[in-house]
Amino acid sequence: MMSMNSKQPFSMHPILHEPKYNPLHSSSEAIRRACLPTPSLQGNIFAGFDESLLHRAEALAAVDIVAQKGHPFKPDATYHTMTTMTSMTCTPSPSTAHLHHPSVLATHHHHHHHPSAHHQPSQGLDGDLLDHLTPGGISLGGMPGSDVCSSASHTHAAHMSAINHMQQHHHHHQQTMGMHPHGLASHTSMGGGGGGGGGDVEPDPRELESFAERFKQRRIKLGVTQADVGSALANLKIPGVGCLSQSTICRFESLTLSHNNMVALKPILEAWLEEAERAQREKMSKPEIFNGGDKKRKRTSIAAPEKRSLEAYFAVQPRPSSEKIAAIAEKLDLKKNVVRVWFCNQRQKQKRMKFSAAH
DNA sequence: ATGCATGAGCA
DNA sequence: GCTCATGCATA
Repeated sequence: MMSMNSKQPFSMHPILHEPKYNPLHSSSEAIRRACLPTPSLQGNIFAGFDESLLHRAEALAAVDIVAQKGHPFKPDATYHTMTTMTSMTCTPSPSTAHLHHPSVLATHHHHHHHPSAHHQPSQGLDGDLLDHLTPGGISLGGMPGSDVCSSASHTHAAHMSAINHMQQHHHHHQQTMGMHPHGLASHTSMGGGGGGGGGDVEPDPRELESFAERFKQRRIKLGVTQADVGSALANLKIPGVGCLSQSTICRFESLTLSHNNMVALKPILEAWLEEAERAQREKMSKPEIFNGGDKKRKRTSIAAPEKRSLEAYFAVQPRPSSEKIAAIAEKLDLKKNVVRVWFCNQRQKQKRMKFSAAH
């Protein structure tokens, strides 16, 4: 009883070595991905006047901060310890675990890429007006005071995950650039209505939503944590399915995954749920294993002022060029890669938000 | 619950 | 280099 906290279940399965696989990355973005405003010019947009834009964005951000923040400090913890990735266990806990195989869940795949973006806000105003505000007492500019970010390289290892591959490609790649909320998915349209239940593929947001809710409730009833679910998935032995992290389970329950991802994970979690409830009926043992720990990776923390600047830049250009990223990184005194990743994550976030907002 | 990060596959 | 799916580390 009791396992409401974090327990680290077992990690017994050796590694399922798979040769390779393909995670579903490329999934079907066609569905929702098409919503980019896509401005297509990325490299040069800024080229000429971008300085003003940058300054402007930064200034705007600065103004914002000045309003209430006075915190010149920015202890950035940019330190990445290299983790020794030697472990391959699949426990999602503090042990490094990564695992087995591949998989992708996507429904259809095809990437397309969008063209680029171009949207330049008209900024024909005075760029310098706001310019000076930036470096106020807040360390926004590249002023020192903050750390110098010296982190190093994060050599981390790898993680692969596993889920099953659903391979069903249909041929259709249309990428539309404007997203149309049409049936996401795919194909089989099953019955739609209310839940058909039987199906696996059901790209219906409403159904997913209710499933996620029911899932959480039943999971709690079983007394298992999100982390438990994640590692327990590996025990299901579903071809191609390995364990998942607490993060992913959490995101599934809170619907903070992409639609495709939700659709792909649903059948897996559904299978786990049934299995877990069945097992509980006949008393199952509880996993209580722990593992030793390795080195952990340090998470970079971007201070609020810098974050505000990044947001301002993002508003102007969500897809900055490499050069632009480097410039921004320099101004904010952050590592270029940190900035690049921030933009990537921001885009993912925004995409998600847009999608859910549309439904 | 989330922020920052890695990595596969593709353009 | 981007997108996507995921994860570790954290608040």
